[in-house]
Amino acid sequence: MSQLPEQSARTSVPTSADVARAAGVSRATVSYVLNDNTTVRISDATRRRVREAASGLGYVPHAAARSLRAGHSRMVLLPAAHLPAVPLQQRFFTDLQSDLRRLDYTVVQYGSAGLDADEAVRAWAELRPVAVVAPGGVRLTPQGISVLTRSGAKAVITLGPQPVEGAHALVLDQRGVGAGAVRHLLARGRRRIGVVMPQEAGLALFSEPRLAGALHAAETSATGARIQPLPLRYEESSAAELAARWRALGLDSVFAYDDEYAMLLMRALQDAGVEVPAETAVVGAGDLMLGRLLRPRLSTVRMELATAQPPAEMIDRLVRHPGGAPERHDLLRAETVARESS
Amino acid sequence: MSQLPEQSARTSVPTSADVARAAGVSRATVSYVLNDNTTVRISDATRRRVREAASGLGYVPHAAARSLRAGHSRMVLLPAAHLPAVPLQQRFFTDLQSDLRRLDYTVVQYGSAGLDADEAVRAWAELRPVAVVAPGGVRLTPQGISVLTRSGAKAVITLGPQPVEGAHALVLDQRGVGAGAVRHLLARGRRRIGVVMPQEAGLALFSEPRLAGALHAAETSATGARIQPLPLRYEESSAAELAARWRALGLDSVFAYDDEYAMLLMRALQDAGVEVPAETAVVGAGDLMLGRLLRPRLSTVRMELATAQPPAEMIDRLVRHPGGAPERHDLLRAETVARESS
DNA sequence: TTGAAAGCGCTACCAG
DNA sequence: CTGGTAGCGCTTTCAA
Repeated sequence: MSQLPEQSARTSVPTSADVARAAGVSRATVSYVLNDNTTVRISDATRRRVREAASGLGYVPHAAARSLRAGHSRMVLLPAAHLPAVPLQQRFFTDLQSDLRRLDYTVVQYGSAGLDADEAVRAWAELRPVAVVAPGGVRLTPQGISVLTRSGAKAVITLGPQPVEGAHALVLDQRGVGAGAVRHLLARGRRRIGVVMPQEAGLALFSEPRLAGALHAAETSATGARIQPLPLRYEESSAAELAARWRALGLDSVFAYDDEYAMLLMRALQDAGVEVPAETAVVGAGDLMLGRLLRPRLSTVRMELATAQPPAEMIDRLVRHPGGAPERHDLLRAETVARESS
Repeated sequence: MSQLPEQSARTSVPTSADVARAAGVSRATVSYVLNDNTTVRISDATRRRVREAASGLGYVPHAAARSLRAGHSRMVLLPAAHLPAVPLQQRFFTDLQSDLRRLDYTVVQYGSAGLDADEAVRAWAELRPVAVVAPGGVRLTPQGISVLTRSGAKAVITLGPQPVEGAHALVLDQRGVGAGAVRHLLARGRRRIGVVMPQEAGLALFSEPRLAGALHAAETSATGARIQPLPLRYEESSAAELAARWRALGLDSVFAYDDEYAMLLMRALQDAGVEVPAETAVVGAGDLMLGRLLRPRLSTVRMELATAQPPAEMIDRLVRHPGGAPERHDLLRAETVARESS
C-alpha cells in the first residue's frame, strides 16, 4: 500500500501505531488485543481486525520498549563462563533454561570473554535482568553483587564449587567427589594415594576442592593414608613423564581428577609396565561411556544433581520475594561406581 | 539521605536524572560526559562532578532505554541449539563472541528450548538484534528469515551443514569428512565400507551429510566400492549387537561417524574377536585425545575451521552494508590422520 | 467499547 | 559551555 519505496524502507519495522492505523483503531486497542488484556472488553470484530493487521504487517512487539514501560523485565541472565563447562553444568543449564521459560522468564546467556570483572558486571547490569545466575569461573565479588542488586536484580545466584558472600548459592561441592574416591580406595586397602591436579587453566576451580575433599577423607579415616598431589597436563607427554617416575613415587593408587585424565594416565601407566589395578588402582570421575570401554573398566565417581526444589522454582521464588537472607543449596551427590581398575 | 526506606527501595535504581541532580547539572550534560561525546565541550570540573556523582550513586545506564532512543541495538543474537554442540562449534562460538565484542557488539545467546520454530523466531525478533547467527539444529525457514529482517536485523547468518534459502551462510560442510574417511580407506585397499549412523536425536544433521560424502567418494572412485550404513546407538548393548553380526555383514572397514562412536564400536569388535585393523579397519573423526590413547591408535579425520575473513568481520561488514546477495563461505577443512586402526 | 495522553530512561537537536 | 525538550515504542490510567 505504501507508495514511497524509500519511506517504506525507513519505516519498514512496523510499530503498534502502524498496526493501529491499518486496523483503524487506536494504539491502546492494539495493545489490549495483542496482550489479551481481560480487564477491558473489545468486540470480536475489532479483535480480528487488529490481529489481521498485525500479522499482515509482520508486527513483532519491541521487547525493550515494553520492559522500559513496565519498569522491569523478566530476563534471567546467565553469564557464560569463558572456560569449557563440564558436561554436568551444560545439562543443568539446558534444563534450567526450559524450566524458566515455562515460568515465563526470558533466559539469556551473555558471554563476557575478554572483559574484566567490573566491566562484565556493569555490562550485565545494563541489561537490567531480574535475576543473574553466575556459574563458577565467573568472577563475582560482593561489590559486583551490589551493583547488580542496585540495578534492579531481585536475585543474584552463584552456581559452582563455592558460594560468594552476599549472593544465594547453588553449590556444586566438589569436595565430596574427592572424598568419595579416596574413601573407596581406602576401603580397598590402598594407603598411598595420588591425586591428579590438571594444569589446564580454569580447572583449578574444580580440582582444588576435589583435592581438599581427598585430604579430608584421608585425615579423618585414621588409616594414616597419605595423599600426594600430582600435577598433570592433558597431553601424552606429560602423562608419560609422570608414568616414568611412577615407581619412585611409591603410590598404590590414584584419583585421576576425572575419567578423561584417568584414561590418559592409565594408558601411560600401562605403557610403562605398571599393572592396573594390581600395582596401582585408578579411579576417575564423571562416569563417562569411555570408562566402561577401557580395559580394565574404569572405576569412577558418578555425579548427580539432586535438588529438593527445582532451581527454576527457587529462582522464581527469590524473584517474587526478594530480600531474604542468602540461601544455600547443595546440588551435587557423588556416588562411587566400582569397576575393575580399583 | 532518603528518609523513607520504602521510597528509597522503590526508587533505588538510579537514573541519569538522579546523577544530574546529584551533580547539579542537566540530564543532557550527564549524557555528554558519560558517553565521552566529543562534539560538545564540557569543563573538566563539570566532567569530574558528573563522574563522581555517577559512581557514587552506582549509576549504570539502561541498555533498553538507550537502544530504544538510538533506534537500533548492537546486539548479535546466537540462538542456542537445544542439542549438544560439537566441540568444534563450541570453540567457534567462543572465538566469535570475543571477536564481536572487540568490534563493540553485544553478543547474547538465547535458548529457545521448548519453543516451536515460529514462536522462537518471534522471540528473537522481539529483542531487535542487529544480526542473528543461527547454528545448525535451529530450524530457520525462509519466512523466519523474513520476520527477522523485517524486525530490523541487518544480517541473518546460518552456521551449519547446509545453507538456508535467503540467509547468509557459514557452511560446515560435513560431506568432506565422510569423503575424506572413505578416500583414505579406499587408498588402503578397502572396498566394503560401513558408515556408522548414530541414532541419537539431532546427530542426523551431521551424520546424513557425512554419509552423503562417503557415498559420493565411493561412486566417483571407480573402484566399485560398496557403502553400507550402520545404525548405532551410543550404548554398549547396541555396539555389541552390531559386532555380533559383523562377519555376516562382510565389511572390511568402517567409518564410525566420530572418535567416540569409533571407540565404542572398536571395543565391541575386539570383544567379538574381530581384529582391528587386520580384519576390519576403523576410522573416526574429530581427532580427540582418546583416539591417540586407544590400541590400536585410532585413525581419524581432523576438522579445522579455515576462514579467509574472520566471521566476526564478515558479520560486521554485512551489518554495515546490508542488502547484498546471500553470501556463502565454507569453513570446514577435513584432513585424514592415519594411525594404526586402518 | 474505544481513544487521548502520560511517561518509562535515554540521547540529540537547538537555544541560550 | 550548558539546559530545555522532543521523542524512540509501549502500556495503562482516565475520559468519553
